[in-house]
Amino acid sequence: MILKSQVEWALHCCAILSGLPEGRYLSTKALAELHGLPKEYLSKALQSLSQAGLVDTTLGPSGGYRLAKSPGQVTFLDIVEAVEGETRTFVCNNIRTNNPCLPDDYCYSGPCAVARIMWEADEAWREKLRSVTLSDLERMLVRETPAKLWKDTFAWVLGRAG
Amino acid sequence: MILKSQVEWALHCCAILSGLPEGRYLSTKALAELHGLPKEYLSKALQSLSQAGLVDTTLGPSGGYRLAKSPGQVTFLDIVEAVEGETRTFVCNNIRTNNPCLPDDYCYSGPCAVARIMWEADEAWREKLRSVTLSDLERMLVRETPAKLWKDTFAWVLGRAG
DNA sequence: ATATTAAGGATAAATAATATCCCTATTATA
DNA sequence: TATAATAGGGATATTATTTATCCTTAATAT
Ligand code: SF4
Ligand code: SF4
Repeated sequence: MILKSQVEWALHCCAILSGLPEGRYLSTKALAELHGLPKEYLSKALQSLSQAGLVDTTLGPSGGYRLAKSPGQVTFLDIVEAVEGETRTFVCNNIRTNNPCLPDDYCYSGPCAVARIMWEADEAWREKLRSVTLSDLERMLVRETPAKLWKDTFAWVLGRAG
Repeated sequence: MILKSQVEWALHCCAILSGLPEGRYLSTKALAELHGLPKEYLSKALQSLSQAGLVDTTLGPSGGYRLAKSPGQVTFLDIVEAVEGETRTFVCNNIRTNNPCLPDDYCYSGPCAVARIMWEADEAWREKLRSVTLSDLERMLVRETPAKLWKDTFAWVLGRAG
């Protein structure tokens, strides 16, 4: 059970978009080059972000993506669910209904304890992701990235931002 | 990102094994019939439990599986990891190393903030699963299952246990 | 006009999950 | 002692999902 690599891509792209000055856009092409990713496929991840309303887009030369909200209002969960979907990791195939001792007329109401416990674990995972925003991430990245590299990277980005 | 259905199977099988009297074994065949599952494939899940040391097995007619520990000592996490593996849901493809601004001689030390946050969420998930044991599950199932069905099921099970 | 962009449909390739088949060694029991 | 039932495990097939590419369309800055 492994998340799509698009989740990692989307998180890194959002981290870059967070640092973009007001009103500027960054294209798929630039984001793909910066991260060494296949442009067309990265595009699908960015489209997911767009459909989820996390980014704004504009067309034409100098077009691309920018955050639709302030970094403090976008959580990891928003991004992960936009790309990965909102399905729970534990899906219930109702195998208890195959029990040969089950009366024909009996009908279970609601999920059993197994499902409820697994879903609580999923919720703990989501709760953690909900508690971290892009501005938290930016703060951490600034602290752990060498100052020169951070500066060079955003100079590179601004050179390509529309 | 969805767990293998074998996880659900293993949890339900362990719930049944929890209720088995001391020293009795239950075969793959019986567990497969009880849950309406493909016997050969369920067998793989049970082998995973066996390799993880969660169940004991014995061969021959009247052979099968029993818990290797008391129900209070087996957690959901033990079972989930036995079947699903211990890999984290977020895997790191080190895409930051593709940054064109990165000096050739630079070498990142340790995972970045993105990875650490995602792994903390994974850990919250595991922590929840670690906090629930098979005896907790049994208590919940007894409470929510009609008494007659529970009794009939274990009568059926004991009729097939070696 | 032209070049560049996001969006999205179609499709292919690679990987992982699901499932079946078959053989071996072990063991209870008839 | 012979027989039937069992777990373990290797090989392989089937199906679903993930990853990736290609191409068309409509919008837009220059
Ligand atoms: S987890 Fe519970 S609800 Fe889901 S199939 Fe198993 S028994 Fe039914
Ligand atoms: S998550 Fe962090 S450590 Fe993992 S690849 Fe992306 S940048 Fe590197």
